[in-house]
Amino acid sequence: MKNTKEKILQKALDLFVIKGYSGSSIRDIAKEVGIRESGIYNHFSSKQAILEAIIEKLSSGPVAKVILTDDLLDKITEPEIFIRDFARKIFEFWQTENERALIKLILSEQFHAIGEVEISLNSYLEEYLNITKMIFTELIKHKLFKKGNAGIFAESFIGFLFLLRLKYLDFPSNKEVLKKIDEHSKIFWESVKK
Amino acid sequence: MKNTKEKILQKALDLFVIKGYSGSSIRDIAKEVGIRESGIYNHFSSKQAILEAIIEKLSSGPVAKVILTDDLLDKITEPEIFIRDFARKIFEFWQTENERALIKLILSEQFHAIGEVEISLNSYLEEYLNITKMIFTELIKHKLFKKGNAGIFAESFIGFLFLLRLKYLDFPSNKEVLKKIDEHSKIFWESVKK
DNA sequence: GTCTATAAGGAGATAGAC
DNA sequence: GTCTATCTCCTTATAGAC
Repeated sequence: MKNTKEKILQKALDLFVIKGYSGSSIRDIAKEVGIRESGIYNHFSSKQAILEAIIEKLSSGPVAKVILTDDLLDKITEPEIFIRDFARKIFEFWQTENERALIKLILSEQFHAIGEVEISLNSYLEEYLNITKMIFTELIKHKLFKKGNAGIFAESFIGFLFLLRLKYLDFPSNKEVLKKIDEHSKIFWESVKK
Repeated sequence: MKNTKEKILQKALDLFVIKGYSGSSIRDIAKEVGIRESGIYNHFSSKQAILEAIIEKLSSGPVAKVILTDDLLDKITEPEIFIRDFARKIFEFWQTENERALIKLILSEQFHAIGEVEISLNSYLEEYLNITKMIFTELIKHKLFKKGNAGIFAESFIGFLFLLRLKYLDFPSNKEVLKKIDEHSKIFWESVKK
């Protein structure tokens, strides 16, 4: 087999999302991969170790690096354009297969204590809120936004975006969603412009 | 026992939220209730039947009746006050024990097919979005809001509110959250006022 | 309505052959 | 690295006594 370890992680993730962590057995995973239960233990020491490896793999590092690209930051002097493209960029990232699966896994398992594995929607959202707050703080400082609480602005902004993410979790990206993101960005702009 | 059936539902809900539906066994539930596994089957025909009864019990009927009280609707001619109190009222409702448990259950189990039981976050949110859209349509019609897409306005409004709900799901209501709701309502008002 | 006893199968995990 | 075989415990669910 080319890479059984990777295949285990992939099939396990699929199962965890569809049936939940507790609802998926080592036997299920092995069946999907095409090996026996005992074969799994050549790659992972336990079911929990598989979950840990999945979380590790999906938590791909600092989000800011992916979202805050140079060409996006270049637009920051035109804040109306900037926040529209910023919203698009975040949503586009959330739209990737990896990220959709991660969000589903977090939503499903956040309240369930699974050994020492910590799965927190708050931590996930906090990262986006912090990036957004940081940027909005700058925009306020440079008088491109009106004076106000950057943290609250960030929550309003991420709020509608995440609601859309939740609403369309099971549907592929389409024009309708993109149009909504633009409309929301415009409404948001109305409330923060000078 | 006073009402074993009720106690089963209560303890099962607690367990489903903490350990998930698949992660909770009939044995766990019976233990919490203080009877044997087989005793459960005098009240429910299966584990799934318990879940169905819980969903049935928690889905307490039309939300509009609870949220849209007369004293709230009286304020509709002062839209800035109205949306603040509307936001407070929704959040206050979400803050009840029942509703917090329901939201956690929906978040946890929405992706997992459990027999014929349908658990959908979209349906849950749609109810709030529809009520809000309906009200905002009226406000636009009576020129208390500026012209615009009432559906998009509703998503912006419910968006930040639900983000706050997610952020504070594990904490009791406090002044900080209430202050945030008021601030968000104010920002939202800035974007929809004429 | 709750109990004991038990069925029948699924769970996670290990030993040792190949 | 995968297999067969097996262990031990847990799972849902039922039968029948009290």
